[in-house]
Amino acid sequence: MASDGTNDAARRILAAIRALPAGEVAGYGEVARRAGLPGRARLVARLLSTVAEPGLPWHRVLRSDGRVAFPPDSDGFVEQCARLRAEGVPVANGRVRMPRRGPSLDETLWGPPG
DNA sequence: GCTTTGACCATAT
DNA sequence: CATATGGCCAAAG
Repeated sequence: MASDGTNDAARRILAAIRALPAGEVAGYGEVARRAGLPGRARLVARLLSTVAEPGLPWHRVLRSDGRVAFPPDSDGFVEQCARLRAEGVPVANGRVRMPRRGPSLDETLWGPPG
């Protein structure tokens, strides 16, 4: 069987996005990570941009910052925002509540004087 | 085969 | 919180 690495990777990414439960969101890097492709965040974006898989909850995929990956004046932006709200995801000004990344150990240990 | 582009990410200012 | 910079990878010209 001709298992193409790139094609196989795309398949895993799509599977990871499909595994996203309604009401939850994840960043491109997060999706790539779950797909077993750490550091391929851009690949996930390209996949959604080039390939439009039907039934794929692409609207649950956001940036790491929790912001929509589309420009505020793009149709995709409005579309994603509306879909997220329809699933119970509070979207404000194109931003979604995302858990902050843990602070650096240096900041945690040497940051606050103690 | 090099250059450009892209629904990105992390860090620093 | 916004902007700027460097890095990363893969597809198209």
